[in-house]
Amino acid sequence: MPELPEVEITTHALKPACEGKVLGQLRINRRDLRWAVSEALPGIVLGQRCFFLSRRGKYIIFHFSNGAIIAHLGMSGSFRLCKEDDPWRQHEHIQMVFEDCAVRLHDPRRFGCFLWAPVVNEHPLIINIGPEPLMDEFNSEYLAQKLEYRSSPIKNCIMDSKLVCGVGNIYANESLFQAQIHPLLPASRLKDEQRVLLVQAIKNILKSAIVAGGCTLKDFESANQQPGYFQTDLAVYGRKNRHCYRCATPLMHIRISGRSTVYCPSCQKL
DNA sequence: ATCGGGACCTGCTTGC
DNA sequence: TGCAAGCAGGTCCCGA
Repeated sequence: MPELPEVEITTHALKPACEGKVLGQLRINRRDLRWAVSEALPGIVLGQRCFFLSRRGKYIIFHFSNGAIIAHLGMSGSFRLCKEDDPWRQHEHIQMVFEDCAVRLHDPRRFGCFLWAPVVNEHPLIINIGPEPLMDEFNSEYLAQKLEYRSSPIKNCIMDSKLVCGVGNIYANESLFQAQIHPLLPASRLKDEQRVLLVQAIKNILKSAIVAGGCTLKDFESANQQPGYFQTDLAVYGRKNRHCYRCATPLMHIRISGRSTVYCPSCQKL
């Protein structure tokens, strides 16, 4: 479910409930997420004030005076704002109570994480992440330098979080379609103008998705239970065998490194 | 250094 | 209708 736009929207929705508030309760129903939630966490963070929230790639970071909680939603995670004593839904594993508001982590597949880091920027999950796609440092010159010797398909490269963070399968498919680049094209073979188009496409698609409130695939809704509308704007993802909006050719579906890939064989030539 | 595949999980859809 | 197989938005880790 969650890619960068969904994580951005979730972070934004959680801010009023958390920022400037003291964490009064931390209830952990299940520790066995992708990595075990530390038993020591309540002792470290209870009674601390959360100064602000930020996003890095697809990680949501709750900053406290003595460190930070790093949360990831994996494939199926979401946060929900509610009251402390609301009935528990299935797969709600963690609850933080900030003064008047509760924040619950819901994650059926448990691919997400909820970790403590004394210094966020030194944490192994954060330290090697590539540039944010919406920042100026992610540009065609940077891409040229990173792709020069890479033979793998361009789609794999733009989904590599060490190269650029936050671009997942849906938005990789969409960006390549918008830039009219075949997903299997070896990364080192992109021409200068293709790299320019690709960087523009990634930025455009992500910005549009944030404005639209993210993608409502399966069950995505933001922490305020608002659904997203970007899925109605998807040009290729989830549209295999349907007609290309640009040229009406039926869209092709292939699998690249195990990930579902949809493209237009006419607009995106190898 | 780079690459592809396996692994981690549950729930929904598809096909027999 | 029932069951099993296949598939899903992520990404770390391993061996090659």
